Amino acid sequence: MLFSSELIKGTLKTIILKLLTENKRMYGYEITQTVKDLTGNKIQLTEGALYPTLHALEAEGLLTTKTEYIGKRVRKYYSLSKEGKARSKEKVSEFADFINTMKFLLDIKTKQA
Amino acid sequence: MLFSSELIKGTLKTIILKLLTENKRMYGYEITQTVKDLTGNKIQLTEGALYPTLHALEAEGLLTTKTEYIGKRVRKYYSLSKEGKARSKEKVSEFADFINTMKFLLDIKTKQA
DNA sequence: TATTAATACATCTAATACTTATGTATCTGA
DNA sequence: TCAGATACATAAGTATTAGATGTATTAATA
Repeated sequence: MLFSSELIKGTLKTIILKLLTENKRMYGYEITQTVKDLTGNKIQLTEGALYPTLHALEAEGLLTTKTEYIGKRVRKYYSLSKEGKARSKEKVSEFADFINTMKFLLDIKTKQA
Repeated sequence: MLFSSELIKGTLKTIILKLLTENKRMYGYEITQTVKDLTGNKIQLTEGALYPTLHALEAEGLLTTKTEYIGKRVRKYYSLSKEGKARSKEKVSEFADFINTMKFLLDIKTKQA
């Protein structure tokens, strides 16, 4: 990842949940590519981080899965469960709050969307 | 810490360096209190995290120390070295960039300072 | 048509950072 | 006088992630 990797720690779950809020269903590889594209290559999720996290979110009951075959190749789609949707909102909201706190603390001006 | 602790991971060095940019010299306990005050108790640094980090920054040559006695009580003041000043700017700038990237990715609107 | 790159899943080891717990000692205010 | 605040610090355990490695299919290209 282009950002010093420490920074991204703790944000992976939030990123995944948010993407699934907007996309109904996605598979692992698609998530890595989407994040890469949306961030101009600044965040490149590694598989070693992604798959264990997806499995963990599934185990927590936040994601449901559906495996499909594209030809002979397996593709595992992830979707938000009801709890996942709720949690996604919480996580994004918490992160927004965190950003505001850190901006104040570090006296940072950011571009407004 | 009030924020789910994952979020704060990776930001501790940046916070310390930034505070020392603005305060010339601070001691450990003072740093915890300042962060607590500035964030309205939302970020409470633990000593178990703080002291090892301060020692690490010193070992990296980013901080210099001066021990003083207030009565019989030891107080260890930390200041930025020349390299520390440079690194502080880098770290804050990197974090600002990270915030912008995450804001875009998570579609977050923040308050402008 | 052979080979490389991309797609797509996954696990494991090692490194790192942090939490929690523990320890020592001094000072202040009720 | 004694609890709470000030002030330092270490150690054990947990959790997260990077990086390496592995398998297999499909598409592009030389």
